[in-house]
Amino acid sequence: MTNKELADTFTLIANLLEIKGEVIYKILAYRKAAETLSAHPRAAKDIWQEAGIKGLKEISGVGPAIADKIDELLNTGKLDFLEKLKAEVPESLAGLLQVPDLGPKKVKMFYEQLGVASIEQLKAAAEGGKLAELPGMGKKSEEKILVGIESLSRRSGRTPLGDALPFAGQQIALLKKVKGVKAVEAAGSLRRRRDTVGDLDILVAAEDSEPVMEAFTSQPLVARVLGKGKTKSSVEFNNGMRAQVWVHPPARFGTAIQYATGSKDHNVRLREIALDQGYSLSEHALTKEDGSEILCAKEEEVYKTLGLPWIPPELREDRGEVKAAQSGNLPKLIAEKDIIADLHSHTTWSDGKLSILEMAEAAIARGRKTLAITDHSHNLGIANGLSVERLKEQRKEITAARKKLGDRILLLHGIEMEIRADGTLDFDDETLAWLDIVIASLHVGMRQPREKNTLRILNAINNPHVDIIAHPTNRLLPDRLGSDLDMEAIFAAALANGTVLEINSNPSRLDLDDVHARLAAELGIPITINTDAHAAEHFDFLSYGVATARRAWLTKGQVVNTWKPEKIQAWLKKRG
DNA sequence: GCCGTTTTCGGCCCGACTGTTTTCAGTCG
Repeated sequence: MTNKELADTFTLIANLLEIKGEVIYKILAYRKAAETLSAHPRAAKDIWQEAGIKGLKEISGVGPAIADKIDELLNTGKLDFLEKLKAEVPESLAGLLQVPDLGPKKVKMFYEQLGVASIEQLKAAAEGGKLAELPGMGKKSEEKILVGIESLSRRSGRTPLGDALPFAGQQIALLKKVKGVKAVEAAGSLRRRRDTVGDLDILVAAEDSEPVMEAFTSQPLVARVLGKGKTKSSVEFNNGMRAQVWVHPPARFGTAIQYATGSKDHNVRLREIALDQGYSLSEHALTKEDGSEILCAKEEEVYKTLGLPWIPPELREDRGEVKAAQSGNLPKLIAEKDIIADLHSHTTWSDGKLSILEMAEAAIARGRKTLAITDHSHNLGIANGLSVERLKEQRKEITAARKKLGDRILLLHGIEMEIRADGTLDFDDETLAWLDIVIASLHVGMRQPREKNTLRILNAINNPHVDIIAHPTNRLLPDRLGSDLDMEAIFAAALANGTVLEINSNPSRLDLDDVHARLAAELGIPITINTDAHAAEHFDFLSYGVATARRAWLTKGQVVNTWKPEKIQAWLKKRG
């Protein structure tokens, strides 16, 4: 069982317990355990095999009860507790919680009063006017549920950062034009630069909220208004995305954006510190025990009042950042301007859109000092992968481009080489040694078992000519999960061989993800942040890769792409 | 159910909005 499967099991337990009416803190405990498990860099199964139940309890949010349940799940694949729970509360009821505006209390009531146990039955009951007759319900509530079912069918879960960020930019531009608005900023998971975003959270500083709410809710892109109040409004757009806008007076903007940025767990930590110091921290102010308020117009002031340095939003996941801030050990995070090399790009020789020279010019225009041309190898036929013969032809064009470019950029001739489904590599050692730089990656045969795919990657790492493993898990956001790999074995091999692991900046990939990149870098594995550009504008994907690196706590010194051309050449020469 | 250089027991998650209500319950973030 993977961490994801364990997490899903505990989320299901939490949902069923909530419908059953269990005390909220028990439910929160299961949710918390599910969250830590799904974001944990190590497989719970590996921890369990090494250190048993005792090892599982070391995981934050996992105590004796949940550790026992993980143990049972890993031993038998089943959980007696869950089976009994399902007998009390049908599993299908958990699915009803997906319907917006439908929570555990109503799900329970609909099931007990009307026998509603599925979305179809819910829809039929609402259309038949049965829901409105129940206590606490009315015509409007019934209508809301029908609308919720409809919107559920339209929504597609989380939105990749690469789609959410530009869309949020449009919304911010719109709100900035409203009269009286002093500042507009995105908050929430978007500001923390998570790889996917749920709803957009937008903070507006203004004394008068009414014109802001009016402009926000009445724009043509809005499919329906979910709520509209003085401090908060939320809408659903035609594209299925949802957004909410908060309006706070400029003098309170600091606490407001701190609150809305989250994460929830980071804010809990911060509120604990506030309480220790005699404050209560809310989105409105820091309030002393005598009721007097300290207002913060800037977010920095919130942290400063609590005796902390400002913490970059990308770190605010309750992964040790508050402790690091307290002890003065926050990392000096890498920034986009630190990146001066791109070691992964494609041209018309395989599936790219531009020539070698055009790609080099586009990279120079963006301040890059080194560019590796790494087209696909022949086993990836769909991308017009290169044979050895075409690779030799390509070298002539590289040489010609170098002459034209002079010392404006270091142009490396490389390859993105397929690791075939059987684990063998697409080129022999002689060809690989002849190239300046070799990236190895998987594109096909990803559904093979964990052991097989792990071995494929290990085989590439163990080849001394392979310099970089690109997008190791091959996930595609938002929906395709990466391959189930033994990342610990991969990290150990990479460390032993000096192989560099990639954070691919394409917003559909962001692979390695933040959690794995952090673990790899902590082990001492050098990281590379590449755009995998297939066109000029793809070089701008860099900001997404850097955001992922910042979420992984990476500093300039841990990233190969900050090196000057001479250092990159020396590194490649040493590798042979 | 988890957690603890204030506690092994008693805290944890609180405010905004909506709708159905006349003071509150449910949902959401």
